[in-house]
Amino acid sequence: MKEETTKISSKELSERMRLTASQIRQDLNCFGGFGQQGYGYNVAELRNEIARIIGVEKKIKTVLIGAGNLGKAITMHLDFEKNGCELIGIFDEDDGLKHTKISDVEIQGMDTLDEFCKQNDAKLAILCIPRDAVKPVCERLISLGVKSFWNFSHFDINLHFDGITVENVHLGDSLLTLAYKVNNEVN
Amino acid sequence: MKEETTKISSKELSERMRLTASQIRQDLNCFGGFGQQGYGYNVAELRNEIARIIGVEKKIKTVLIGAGNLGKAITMHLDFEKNGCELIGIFDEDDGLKHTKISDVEIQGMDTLDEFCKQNDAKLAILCIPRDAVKPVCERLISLGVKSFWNFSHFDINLHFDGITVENVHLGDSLLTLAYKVNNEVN
DNA sequence: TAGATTGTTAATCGATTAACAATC
DNA sequence: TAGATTGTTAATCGATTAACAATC
Repeated sequence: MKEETTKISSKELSERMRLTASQIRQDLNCFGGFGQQGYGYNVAELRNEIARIIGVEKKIKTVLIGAGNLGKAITMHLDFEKNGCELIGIFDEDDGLKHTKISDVEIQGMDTLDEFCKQNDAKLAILCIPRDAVKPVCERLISLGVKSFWNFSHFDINLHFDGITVENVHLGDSLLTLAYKVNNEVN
Repeated sequence: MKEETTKISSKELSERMRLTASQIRQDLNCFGGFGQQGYGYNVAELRNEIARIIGVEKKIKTVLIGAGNLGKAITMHLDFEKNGCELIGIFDEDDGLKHTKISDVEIQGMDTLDEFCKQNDAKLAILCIPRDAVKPVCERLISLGVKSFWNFSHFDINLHFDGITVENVHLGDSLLTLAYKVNNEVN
């Protein structure tokens, strides 16, 4: 085992992440003293601690709504387990897709959504559906006990109450940011 | 015409955006005095000014590499023009896709990439390709005069030089953030 | 004119950086 | 022990907020 891979200093980390070493040490210390003076941080241990802080081992029960190109791309290319989730069901209103599979998960019709979510205690929903569908689907899911939404539609979910957690993803904003940087020579 | 739709105050904006009115006014003033005392901001004018600041009318010549599910989803659901870009070509190494179309843009093989980029002066590339393909494709594109990258692969492009601009999109990070919030009751 | 709301300065707050004693 | 590097405090910096004069 190479020693270089087992430990890392705040200085090394700071260079890789383009931050200062101070910031690395201070931020990590908000959660605990994971390092050792004169040595640095044990990489494996640090990884584990961060995973524990995020709660990545919890595996949140997740359903995906909308098996279009984006839904397929996410299902196929994203490692749910590594990101603290477990994909337990995929739903699409197009009944032509019923019983076909994406990465071993069978696509169901919207008619079985309610029963499935209640029976399997789904807690997170990934929304890959058109903007007009978001509001009704979202309300329906909340009534079924779903508490969090990863929303890819162009319609912002603005629910700041209860234990509801939302992550609105606007890919257009990301492209617009890039366009701004290109046009204004920001690097 | 309803007056409500033609003007907006920093207070109204702040409520919609969940910021303070002070912040709205101060931030806008970094770029110019777009408002009028006692009145507020003219919505259309403010929109135009912000579009001008971003440079959205420039329409950066854009090619998309990788016509898989993600590439298709982006091509079909994103309004390039509204985000300062113009999609001029799509490329995929699978020659079986050659001459098929996504949203009126024909898919080309990787063999025509070099000539096409040079002839059409492509400046931005959207990368919807596997992580191992990123480095070589990126280097190739740079040699062709492409200056900016919207990178969806799981491989970070770290090019901090010249006039190269990169926006690395890590959808996994977004999901992980959501998982953290869910597990730690952050709202 | 009176009311509203900006542009802008001053005060506050928090985040980043620097410094260093603790200690492995 | 000497060297390295953390944890942590103090200093600096920048961003946010508050306040108010300017003015439509």
